[in-house]
Amino acid sequence: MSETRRERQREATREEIKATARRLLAEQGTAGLSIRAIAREIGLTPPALYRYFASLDDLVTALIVDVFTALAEQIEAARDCAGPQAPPSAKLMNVLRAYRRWAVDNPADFGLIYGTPIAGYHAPREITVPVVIRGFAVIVGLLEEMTQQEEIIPVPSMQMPPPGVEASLQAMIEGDGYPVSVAALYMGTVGWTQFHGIISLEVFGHLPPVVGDTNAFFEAQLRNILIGMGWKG
Amino acid sequence: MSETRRERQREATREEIKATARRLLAEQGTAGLSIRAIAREIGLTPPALYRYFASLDDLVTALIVDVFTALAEQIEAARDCAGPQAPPSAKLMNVLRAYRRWAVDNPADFGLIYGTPIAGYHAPREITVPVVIRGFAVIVGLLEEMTQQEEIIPVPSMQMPPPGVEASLQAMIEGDGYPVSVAALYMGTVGWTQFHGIISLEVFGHLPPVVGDTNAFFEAQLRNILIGMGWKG
DNA sequence: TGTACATCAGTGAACGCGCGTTCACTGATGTAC
DNA sequence: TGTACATCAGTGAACGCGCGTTCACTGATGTAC
Repeated sequence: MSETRRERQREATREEIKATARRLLAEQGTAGLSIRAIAREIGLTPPALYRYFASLDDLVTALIVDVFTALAEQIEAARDCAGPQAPPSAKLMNVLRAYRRWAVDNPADFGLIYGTPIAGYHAPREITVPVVIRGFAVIVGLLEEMTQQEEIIPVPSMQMPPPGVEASLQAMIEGDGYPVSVAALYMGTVGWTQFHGIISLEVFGHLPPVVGDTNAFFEAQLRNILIGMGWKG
Repeated sequence: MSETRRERQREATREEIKATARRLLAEQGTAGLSIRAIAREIGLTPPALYRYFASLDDLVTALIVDVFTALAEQIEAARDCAGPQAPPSAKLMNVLRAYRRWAVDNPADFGLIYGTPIAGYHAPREITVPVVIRGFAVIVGLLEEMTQQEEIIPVPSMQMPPPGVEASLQAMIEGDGYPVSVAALYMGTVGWTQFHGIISLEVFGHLPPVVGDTNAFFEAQLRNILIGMGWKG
């Protein structure tokens, strides 16, 4: 290949820019994320970064994709770490614990994807949606397996989402070619909102002063939420 | 009184500054919140604002207090709007609906208190805690009433928080002179995390594309969550 | 293998912008006798 | 009621800062013959 040397260098610099951006994000929050700060940190002049990203917004989009991908990888790793023949309930609990741990360990990354939207920035949906779904699909898939293996006997309210919601979930299944039942997708959505509440309150510092032992609180809710769906724990 | 005229004027300007700040916050997010922008909007020079707030951080703290107070007022109004002899369950559902509605209608205010922390700013706890508790106390109080009137027969997992959590809740009850049972406070905390998840995902725009009809979704979860605690709905 | 040319990473200066905060000041509003 | 004085809201200029983005450029890396 003729281009390897130059292209490899190019890719390496691109990665260095993103890594530096995430470090600055972690250290100083959204406000610390600037072309000039990144350039300064790397030892380049600011205009040089425009060889790699068309604008700051472009960089942010790339970061969001990276963050969702990293989260999805954590989730997939957690699903697989107990071995393929582990019961789906065990896999799911590992996945949810990994989700929380990742958020707590990477609060700035979590804030980037789930916190207050950055002023004036809106992520292009066509780029973010697929990468969001990757992690979510793991959770929904495990709920489906649990149902099939009768680890969950879904409670009636879970089998029957309200009509407006059911239509939207149905559309999602068809539109994105998502091979799951509406019931599993609904359970996944409900669980997502409940875990998100716990995790985001913990990450942003509101929960610890109330419950003290956040590990114990999380473990208790992990059981409660699954039981609420019909898990025969 | 000798000082009325001047003091009234002073108080009015203070309020105008805060109102303008909240308007800018709503229009442009956290980044739009600056001394100079507020001054420009009001028609004063920037240094004039230092007569009213010692610094930008001071202003932000005042805003946070105002926002929590406004939320608490909405909650109290919702509790009372069905009349004093309404069953506590009805009051609680009104309260939770009001909470959601307020958040959806005032996303910037919600983001200020529950979103990504502002870089470099940390709210002084001694100021914010009392005003946070005011709204939360209403919810816990209603759960307590529901239990006493046997509208809720708490499920076992709700009567028994994990040890580390129980100790923290107990300390809160004693430290802040909160006349409620640990069980009610635990139920309140669990419910808070679950509703917070739904509401924050809706406010920040992540939930609507998934569930479509967010009203229907919320109403369904309202019932699910209360039932999960042992409500005989 | 050597030379002419094209590509492109990175530079340095400059643009116009907004920010928080300080300081010495003016002039109106209130106070004391 | 009138005068001397104190208080204090608000001004205007200035401080030093960081920001995103543009532009014409240099010089190294790769390509074609």
